[in-house]
Amino acid sequence: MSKNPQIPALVTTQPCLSPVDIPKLQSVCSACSLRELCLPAGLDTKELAQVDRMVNRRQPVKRGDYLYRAGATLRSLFAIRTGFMKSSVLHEDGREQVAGFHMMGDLLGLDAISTGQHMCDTLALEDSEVCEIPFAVLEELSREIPSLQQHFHRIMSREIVRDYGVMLLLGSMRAEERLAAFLLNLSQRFAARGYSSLEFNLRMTREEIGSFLGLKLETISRVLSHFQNEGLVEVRNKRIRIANIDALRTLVSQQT
Amino acid sequence: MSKNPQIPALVTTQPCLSPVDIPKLQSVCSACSLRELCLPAGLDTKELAQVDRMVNRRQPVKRGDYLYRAGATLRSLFAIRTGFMKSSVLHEDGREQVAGFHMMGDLLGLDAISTGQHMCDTLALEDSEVCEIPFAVLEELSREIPSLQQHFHRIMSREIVRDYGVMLLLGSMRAEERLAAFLLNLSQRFAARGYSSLEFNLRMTREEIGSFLGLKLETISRVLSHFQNEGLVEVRNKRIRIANIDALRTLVSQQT
DNA sequence: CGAACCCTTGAGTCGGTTCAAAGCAGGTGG
DNA sequence: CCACCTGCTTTGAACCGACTCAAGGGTTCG
Repeated sequence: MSKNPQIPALVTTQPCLSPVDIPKLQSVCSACSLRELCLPAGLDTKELAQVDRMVNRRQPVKRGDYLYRAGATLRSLFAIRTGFMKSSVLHEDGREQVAGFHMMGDLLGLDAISTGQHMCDTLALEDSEVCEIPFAVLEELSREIPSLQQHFHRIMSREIVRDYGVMLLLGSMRAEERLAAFLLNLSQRFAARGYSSLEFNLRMTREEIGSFLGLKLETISRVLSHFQNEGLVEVRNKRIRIANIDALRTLVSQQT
Repeated sequence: MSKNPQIPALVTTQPCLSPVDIPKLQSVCSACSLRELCLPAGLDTKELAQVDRMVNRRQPVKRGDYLYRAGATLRSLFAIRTGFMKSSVLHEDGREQVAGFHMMGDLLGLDAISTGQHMCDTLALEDSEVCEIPFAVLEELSREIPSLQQHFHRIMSREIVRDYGVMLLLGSMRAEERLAAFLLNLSQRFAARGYSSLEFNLRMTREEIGSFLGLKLETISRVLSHFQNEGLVEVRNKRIRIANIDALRTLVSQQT
């Protein structure tokens, strides 16, 4: 993985492609399997067509490339079509905090609406494809289509709720609980996308998990080993199988 | 302070008052000193009048009362007119995590848009007044007034950015850094509202600060004493004076 | 004026970090 | 196709920052 931090953001440094400039691919929103997870959830056929016209589809982002960097001007939001990404905020002194991991259907860039500049780095952890949604057009369209407006608000609010959950995790859970909650969250998100909820690949390193959970990579490794010894999971490198999901759930809601 | 957790939410259990039912008070948005911090920032006179018609002003919330409880149906957002509040998320096992403290001009209830139900408890830490903004009307009006729409989006995004900052704090700062960052944040917010940035009252208890910062109340007390011994602050009960703001700033951006 | 709540401080403990070393996997170039 | 090399992971031992438990004093508000 080329993790050179000098690499400029792939997409935001280019001007936003105009929808008419690029050939339409078959994967329009109306035919997209992620539709009900993504921005156009709940729209009717005519509204979907309007959204289709707005979206620049299937922009590739290579593993190790940034979708955008902190400080870049907001032009578009991005929906992940395929792949896996992480967002992280940088402290002035260089410390990095992973703020979230993203997968298909997730809408990225919401942090940039506040100031018009992205406030975090978002990096592809595997080769990915994103749909680009010019933000100005989205605002315009959501004035015309109430159900689009409503769903966009819900998505922003959902991100706030997710953040509260992360605060709870970081502020009041112990290492084992944090990791259990993390695995259950991944499990549930894979399930919602039609993948196995009990066996999947961790796309991120132990260090990235640790950064997200406020722990060191050695702690992640130790707790995973411990879970394995207890028969809660089977770990083999990045591959993980949840062997006893109920025990994990008990761990999370356990009294300290 | 009556902290009886059985008390139902003050406002959300009542039906939303219709704007025509209540007499208009003088404190319309157009005359409100918080206008530029609050929802109607950047609107012109005519747009302000439209917003004025939507808002139910000056609903009192007594110290110790809940503005809303987790699980309550979303009817309205609330803007704090005067006072001070905290929001907290509850873990199933009873652990509480304070997710934020709110003061005049802050817009509350954004977490509830996601599911239509509030996801946290919000409680007044001192006698307060809020302006009630029926959410359905806000969505409608923000379709008509682009600059209102834009500003509402910015406010939601700003909350997401704030949350990322809290994650950074909880995930990668040590106790002293967390408390320094907390004090600087309060200082900056008071300054933005025209109050002293160097001397103010902590409206919350040490325990609530601790919950927010992922620390125990004893740690808060110890670190405050330590800051005082170092000449960074002067503490006398809830009253705090920042004696060396540069030293606090250095602390926050310090290499570990 | 009393009672409940809040705050401070000390001593001992512990969960997670730090530092260190070794093993492993996957990708690259010869 | 194999060997190397780099980055990732595991595990151990020692350490330390924050927690726990406990006691005492202070403040606030009904």
